[in-house]
Amino acid sequence: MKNCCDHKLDQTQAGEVLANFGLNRTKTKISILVVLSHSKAPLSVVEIHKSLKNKCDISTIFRNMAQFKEKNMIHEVNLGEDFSRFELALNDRKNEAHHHHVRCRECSTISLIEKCDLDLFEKMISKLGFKEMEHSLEFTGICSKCS
Amino acid sequence: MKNCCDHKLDQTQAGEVLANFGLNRTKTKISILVVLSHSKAPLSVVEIHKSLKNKCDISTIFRNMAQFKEKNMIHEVNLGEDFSRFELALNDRKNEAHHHHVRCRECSTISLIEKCDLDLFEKMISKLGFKEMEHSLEFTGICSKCS
DNA sequence: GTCTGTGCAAACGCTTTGCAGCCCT
DNA sequence: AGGGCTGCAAAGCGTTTGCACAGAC
Repeated sequence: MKNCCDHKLDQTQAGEVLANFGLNRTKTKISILVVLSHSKAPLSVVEIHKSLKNKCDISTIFRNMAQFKEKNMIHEVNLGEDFSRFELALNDRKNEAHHHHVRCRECSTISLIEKCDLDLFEKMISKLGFKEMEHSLEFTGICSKCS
Repeated sequence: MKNCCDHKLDQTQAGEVLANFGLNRTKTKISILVVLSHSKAPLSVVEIHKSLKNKCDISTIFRNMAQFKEKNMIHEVNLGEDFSRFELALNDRKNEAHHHHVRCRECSTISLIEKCDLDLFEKMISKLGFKEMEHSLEFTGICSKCS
């Protein structure tokens, strides 16, 4: 199962990504990108903070996530927990990145699902060994009043 | 577009529902059920609290929502906001209740979508006048390790 | 009368913000 | 040099919890 980014970035590559998106190459931003690019599943801010061994303040991570999101470098993912998760979205231009997740309600293990078709979903998920499945399909958009 | 419950409950009916699910007929529980049954869209705890004009403490509402959820009387809905919404799920047995939502990212207006099929979804949503659609389809379940 | 439900107040976890100093360009 | 970035501390918000009292059965 592929990583959402496909590339495990090293520090130099992370710096180039930042430059491409018009952001400064700070230590914290580089470290966050490296951590995200090595994760197979979306990470919470707390998880990123732990990965960085308290080398930076958690509020800085929140601020950087806001900047990354603004630049569409990451996706914010909500998996029914009481916090957000984030994953890199660097492949969005190629339209290769659209996917969804399965999370275990017991242990919170998260698996990726690459195909976006309901029939395929059901087959793939049962292959993954998940039971007692529940799903939520929610939309946001700009309504006629607001556009 | 139908209400998720179909029945607007009065106080007596709400009391009967509570009895059916083995819960006490307290003023607060009855009021919450009446408010939820009259709403076309899922409500947050804060919205319910406002509807009740501070006649009860907000922590009591949280506690009651937990009980209702335990009894599967309500669904907790996450629409990408930083709080949960709740809707009645009294028709679940008839399997008539499965549906999803569209929320406007500007004004938070929420519309219901009754059919659960991705092709139908796209047609229905464009008919509703929504633009710049984004969707999330997320699954939870019990993974092979945990079951 | 017993058990459950409630209001109040405090605490919790995640997230945001103000400020002073530091680092990137 | 100048503006963005950071750590720290405090506050914000939604939510949970402890306690003493009131209400349901």
